[in-house]
Amino acid sequence: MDRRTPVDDRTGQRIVPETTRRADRLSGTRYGNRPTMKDVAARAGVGLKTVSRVVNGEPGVTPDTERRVQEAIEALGFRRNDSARVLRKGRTASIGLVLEDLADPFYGPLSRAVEEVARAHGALLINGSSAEDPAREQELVLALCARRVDGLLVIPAGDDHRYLEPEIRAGVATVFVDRPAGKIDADVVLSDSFGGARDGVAHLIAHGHRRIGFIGDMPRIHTAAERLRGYRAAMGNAGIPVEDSWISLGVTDPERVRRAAVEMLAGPAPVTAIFAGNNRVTVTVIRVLAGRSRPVALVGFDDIELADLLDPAVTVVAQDAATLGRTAAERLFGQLDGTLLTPERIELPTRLITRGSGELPPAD
Amino acid sequence: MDRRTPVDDRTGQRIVPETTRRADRLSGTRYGNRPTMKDVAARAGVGLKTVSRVVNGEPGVTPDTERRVQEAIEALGFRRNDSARVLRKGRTASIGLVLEDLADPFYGPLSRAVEEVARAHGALLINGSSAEDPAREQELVLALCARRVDGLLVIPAGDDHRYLEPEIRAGVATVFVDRPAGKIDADVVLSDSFGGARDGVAHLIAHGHRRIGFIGDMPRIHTAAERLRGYRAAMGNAGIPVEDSWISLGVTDPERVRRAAVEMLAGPAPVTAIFAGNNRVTVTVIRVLAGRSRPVALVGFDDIELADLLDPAVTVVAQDAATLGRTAAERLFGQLDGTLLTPERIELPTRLITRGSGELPPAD
DNA sequence: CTCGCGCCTGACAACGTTGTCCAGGCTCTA
DNA sequence: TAGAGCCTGGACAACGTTGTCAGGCGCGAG
Repeated sequence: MDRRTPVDDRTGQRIVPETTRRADRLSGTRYGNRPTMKDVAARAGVGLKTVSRVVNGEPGVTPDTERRVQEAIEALGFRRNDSARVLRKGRTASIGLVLEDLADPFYGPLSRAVEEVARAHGALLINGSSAEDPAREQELVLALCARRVDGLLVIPAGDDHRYLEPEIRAGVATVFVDRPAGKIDADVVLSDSFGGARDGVAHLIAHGHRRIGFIGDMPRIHTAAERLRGYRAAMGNAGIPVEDSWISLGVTDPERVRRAAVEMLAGPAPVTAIFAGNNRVTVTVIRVLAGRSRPVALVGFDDIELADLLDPAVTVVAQDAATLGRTAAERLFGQLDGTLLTPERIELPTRLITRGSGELPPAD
Repeated sequence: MDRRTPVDDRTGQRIVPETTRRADRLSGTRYGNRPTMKDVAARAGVGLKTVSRVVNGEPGVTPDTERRVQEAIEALGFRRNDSARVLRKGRTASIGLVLEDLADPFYGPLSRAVEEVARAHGALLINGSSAEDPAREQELVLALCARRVDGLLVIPAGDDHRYLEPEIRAGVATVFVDRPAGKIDADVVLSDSFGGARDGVAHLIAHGHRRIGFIGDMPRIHTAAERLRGYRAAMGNAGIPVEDSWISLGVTDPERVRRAAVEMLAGPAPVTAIFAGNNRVTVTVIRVLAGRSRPVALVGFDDIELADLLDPAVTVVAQDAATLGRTAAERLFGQLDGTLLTPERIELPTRLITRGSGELPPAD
C-alpha cells in the first residue's frame, strides 16, 4: 500500500472520503424539482410552445428569440422530459432485448450488435437477463412493454409466448432470436443448430470415430434439441447405433458436465470423441481432457476465445452472434418501418473451423 | 441441406415464409391504440380510479369489484403505461449504465452484476456503449437523463464531466466505475490499478527480470495511466532505469499491439518479460509469444478465460468486474435511499494469480 | 391608404396515470 | 332507530410535453 488510507477489514477496500458533502449539493433550490419548459419560457419571456419549438429544432423561430431561449435553457440546466414526450407522441425510441445472461461471451457481442443497429435508428436499448427462467422472461418482457418499448427482441427461455399476443396486436414489433417463439407466429432469426451439429459430428466420424459422446443442455431449449437431433442424424447417416451412455442432457453447471464427461470416458468401451453442445460445455470438457494422457477428439458448438492457442487447438462449429443480433434488429426496425409484413424464419449458416482437436484419430 | 427451402444466395440464409401474414394481425381493431384505464373502467362499469387501485394493488376495493376489473383487464389486454405513471410519480425505476463496449468480456459480467442489484431494487437497466468516445459518452448520458433514469453508472470515456452537474443537482444518483470522474466531485468505484500493476511488475523482477516491456492503452484513460505509474514504481523501487523502447502506449488494435510486442522483442537487448496493460493486449501478446521459440515471461492485467489451460498458463493481475459493478450499483441505490450522503472513492484490491507465464526466468 | 398574405408566436387541449378529496352507503353502538 | 364512523368508489386536477389553431404584426401590392 502506497498511501495511508483507511481500509475496510472485510473487503480490503480502501475508503477515501472526498471533500464535498453531497448534502451541500442537495441544498440547491431545485433538488428533485427540475426546470420545465414552462420555467424556461418564463425566464426567456416567451411562450411555452416557442420553447418546445427551439428544443425540437422546429422552424419558425426568430434567431433572436431562439438565442434567448437557448440562454434560458443553459442557465436553468433544462433537459426535456422524454416521459412526457413519449406520452404525447406514442413512440419511445427504445427497444428491449431479453437474453439469457449478459455475462455469457456469446450474448455480449450479440447485444452490442443490436445496440449499434438501434443507435443507427436513434433508439436506445434496454437489456434484461432471463437467467433461463421462463417466469423471469415474461416478467421482463411485460415490464418492457409497460415502458412502451417500440420493439422487442427475445431470446426465449420459455416455450409459450401467447402472453405476447396483445402486445403484438398493439403494435410492438417483435423478433425472436436464437430460438423460435412458442405457440405464436412471429419473426425468428436463428443459427442452423441442426446442420451445424450434424456437420460437426460427421467431421468426427470422417476422422474415424464411432463411439462419440454428446453433452448438451436441457432438450426443452430449442437449440439444444436441434443439436442433439443433428448428432443423431450424423450418427444415423453413418449407420452407427447410438448408445444411451454416450449422451448427457440437461447438465449445465461445470461440476456436472465434468462428471458426465468423466463417465463417458470410463468403462470398457469409452467414447473416443466428444461433441460439446455449447460454449460453456466446451470449456469444461477442455479442462477434463487437459488432465488426461490418452487423446480424445473434441468438437464444440460456438467458438471460444483463444481456442486456437490451446494444445490441441479446438475445432468448433462457429455461429456468428453479432450477425444474429444485427439481422434480428434490422428485421425489427423493418417491422417498425412497415416494410416487413410477413413473419419469417431466418436461419444463418454455421461454419466448421478445424484447428486440431476435431482431427485427432480415435485412440483405441 | 436437409430441407428444400429457398436460400438467399448472398448470405446463405434460409428464408422460410410463415403462414400468417402480419397484415392480418394488424387488421385488429386496436392496432396502435392500446386500451387505457378509462377503457377498462368503462368495460368493468367502474370508475377510473378504481381500476388504478386494482392495478396497483391498493386497498379499498371489494373482491367482487376487483374481479370485474381483472376480467376487463384480461379481456382488453390492458397494460399500464409506465410513461404516464413516471410523469405522475417522478421516478422511473430504471438506471443507466454507460460503458465502453458490451462485447468486451470485462464488461459483460460487470453489467450483469449491476442488473442483479437493479432487479433487487425493482429497477430496469439501460446499457449504452460509448466505444471510448467522449462525445458519444455525453450523448448517451444525456439521452438517459432525458428519460429520467433515477441513477447513472458511468465508465468514463471523457475527462470532463461538468456537463453532469445540472443532472446531479436535479437528483440523478451518479456513480463512476472503473475510472474517476473528470472535474466533478462524485462517487467512484475502481480497482487498484496502480497497486496491481506495481505488484505484477515486482513479481517479474523477483523472478530475475530487468528488461521488462509495458504495453498499455492511451494514457488519457485513467486506468492505463495508473498501470503505467505502477510499472514505473516497481522498476524504480528495484533501481532499474526504464528505457523508452520498453514502453508502448496508446495502441489498441491487435495489429499495432502485435507490432509493438515484436519490436520490443527484437534488437540486441530485447525485453525478457512483458507486462500487458489490459485483457485485449494480453490476448494479442499471447499470440505473439506463441509463435516464438525463446520463452518470454508475461503478466497480464485482467484475467482471461482459459488462461490456465495455455502453455505456459498465463499469470495475471485479476480484478473482479462483477464486484466492481455490484459495489457501484449498491452505492447508487444507497444514494437514492438517502443513506449515502458523502461522495467517496472506493478502491477494490486486485489479486495476482500465478500460473506459470510470470514465473519464467529471463532467457538471456 | 388599406387590404391581404405570410411569418412568428402563444393559448389551449390532450396524452394516461395517480393523488386528493368528497359523496354515499353500510355497520355498529348508544 | 338514529347518529357516528368506516369503507368503497368516483370526479377532478396535475404531471410536462406536443399538435392544433388562431391572433398579431409587418410588409408589399393594389
